[in-house]
Amino acid sequence: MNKQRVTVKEVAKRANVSLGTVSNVLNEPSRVAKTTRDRVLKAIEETGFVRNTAARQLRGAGSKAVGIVVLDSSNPFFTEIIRGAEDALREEGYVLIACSTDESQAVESQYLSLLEEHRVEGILITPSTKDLSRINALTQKGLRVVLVDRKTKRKDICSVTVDDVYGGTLAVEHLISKGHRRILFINGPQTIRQCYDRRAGVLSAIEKHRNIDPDVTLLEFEVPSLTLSAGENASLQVLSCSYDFTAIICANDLLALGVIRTCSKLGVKIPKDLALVGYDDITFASMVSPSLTSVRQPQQELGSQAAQLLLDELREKNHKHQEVRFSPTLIPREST
Amino acid sequence: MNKQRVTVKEVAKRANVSLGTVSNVLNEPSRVAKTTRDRVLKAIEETGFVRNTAARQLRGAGSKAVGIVVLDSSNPFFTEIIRGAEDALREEGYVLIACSTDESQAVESQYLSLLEEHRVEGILITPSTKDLSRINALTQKGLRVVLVDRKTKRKDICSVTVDDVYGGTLAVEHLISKGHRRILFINGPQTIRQCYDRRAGVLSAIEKHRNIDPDVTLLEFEVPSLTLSAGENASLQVLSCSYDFTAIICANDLLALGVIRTCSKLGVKIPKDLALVGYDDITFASMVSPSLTSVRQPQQELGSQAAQLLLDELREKNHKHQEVRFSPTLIPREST
DNA sequence: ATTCATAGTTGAAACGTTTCAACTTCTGTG
DNA sequence: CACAGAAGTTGAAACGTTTCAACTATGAAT
Repeated sequence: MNKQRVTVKEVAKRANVSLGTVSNVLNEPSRVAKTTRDRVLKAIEETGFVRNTAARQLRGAGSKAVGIVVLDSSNPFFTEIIRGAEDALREEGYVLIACSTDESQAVESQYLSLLEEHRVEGILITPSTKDLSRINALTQKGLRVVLVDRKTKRKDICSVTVDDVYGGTLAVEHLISKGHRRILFINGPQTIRQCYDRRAGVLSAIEKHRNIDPDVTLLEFEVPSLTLSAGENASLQVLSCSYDFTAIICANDLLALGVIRTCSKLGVKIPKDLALVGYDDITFASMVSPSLTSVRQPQQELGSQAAQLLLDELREKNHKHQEVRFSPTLIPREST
Repeated sequence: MNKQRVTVKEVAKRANVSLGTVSNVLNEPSRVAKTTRDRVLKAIEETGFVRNTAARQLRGAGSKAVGIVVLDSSNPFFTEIIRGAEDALREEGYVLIACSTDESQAVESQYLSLLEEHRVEGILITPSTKDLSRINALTQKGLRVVLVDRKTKRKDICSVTVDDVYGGTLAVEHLISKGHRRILFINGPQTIRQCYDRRAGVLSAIEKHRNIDPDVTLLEFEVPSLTLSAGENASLQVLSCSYDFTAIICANDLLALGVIRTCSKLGVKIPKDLALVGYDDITFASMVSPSLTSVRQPQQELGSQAAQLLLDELREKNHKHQEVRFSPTLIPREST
């Protein structure tokens, strides 16, 4: 078992050339005469030489590594984003370091330090707090940062976001076009940015239509968390109180799945008795019965766009910082 | 914007000590007098010095990076594994590089090269082919490799796997204990190792019980892919042919979800008319109605154990290579 | 035959650490 | 007061690359 790593020096000796020539073959092949080049390539082949990124980096090349810091890499939303970024980066020979913070300040901080030590060329991040000071410190040091699913007023940082306000209006527009007038919105705590924005979209769309048709009304119900059981509880309360509505919009699909479960227990028929729109278009939205109409966010694209922005920032001297905003789309299914 | 990185030299100058002392503070603090140490730490603090992993690595320290190569990092099965590995590695100051191959040889090969260039200390991998020659080449070079969800006869490689055979018997045992005698097994192509193994477990359990009670019988149905629609089709065919069985085992949860959909359309009541067991215990197994009894694999643990094995291999001089095999567990729910 | 440009090649220096042998100070002992 | 040993500190060398000024060889033009 040969644990000795092959170096440029060895390749050079075997090919009877100097270090510099081997390096030239690797980096600027046109500078080297064809016969020499072939000899060197053969030597590389034979020795199994592999470039050492660390040494290159020390000499000024980039680390060819990028970090992605998210709340939870096993959460489907981030999973897709990571995948999108990974693919975009691989094409350029970059490698992606995955970091899950679980919203813990301490872990986020540890990861950012590790990434700094590794001298990653850039970081894609969904910050776990409102406070961007740690991130500012990084950009101060010249590290490139792209915010994912988070905006900032600073004009010197790129960001990619999804338009949650628009997503809210999409849901309302869809229901109204299906003839619904009295809509219930089951939302999570408004301290969550997404919930706040989606509600804003719902409200503005309702407002707009009420100007035309005064029958259009909105009921609201706030739940403490965006979970299946919260959806079950909410729909149970709301259906037994005989509120007056013909459709429900949920702030995410889990809530909507809870509503479906309650309805099937209570014998409420979807979509006949009640229409239902979810949000996120998780994989299983299409698999439940009835399948769930939902607002889809282009997650893979979010990730790949974030990576593209970062790459552009790394390459282009006169890179323009920008905020890329994606629009969600409504996927109509059986539940409406 | 100060893009100049701080080096040990600068810290040393500011603290009025030599390079060596700064290094000692970093690596062997007890060797340095307290007053000096404090002075150096203060200088580190003030300058915002961050160690350069690349330079350390060049001097012999490890790269403090590990790669994980899977078929698809956005597939929930791998997602959990990655997460498990990530956490275990972070605790030891390691960083995890995520690589999705989509079962492409070319991509796998590219990633392995990138990981080699980065001199990762080890690789966790679910090989995309039966052929382990590329991996052998890596271990030849002294790279540590741990196989994930894949066995090998070689005794010099660690692996973590789940006992799919046992999972198959678990499903059968559960149904038999619930009083079922005539069971249908909907399986995928046996070229997939998991399908092959699960079937072996099902067969042996059936065999065992038939020796006691000759009424115990197994029907089999093979579908081309492990998808929801394949499950729908299979159950449609099988239910309309009025085969004689009271329970179904599906080779994975997607198939089982398909069965549930068909049953709800045909008015077949689960579990009254028909019991159903899935495999994988995907998140939504607990969310559908009726909720799905399923065989769960300890994915996070798989990932963290793989990472632990790797770390042990990196640290312990006399590391024992081993194959760790996890047992799945059956999660009973409404569908049985 | 001489000069000049071009193409190809060389090897020392530099990148930011860690290591280690050598050095300096300090402390306590006889 | 001399000395040994311990405790603390130093700085050159090394890790594996890339860069670049300097060098050599090869023709082409005069």
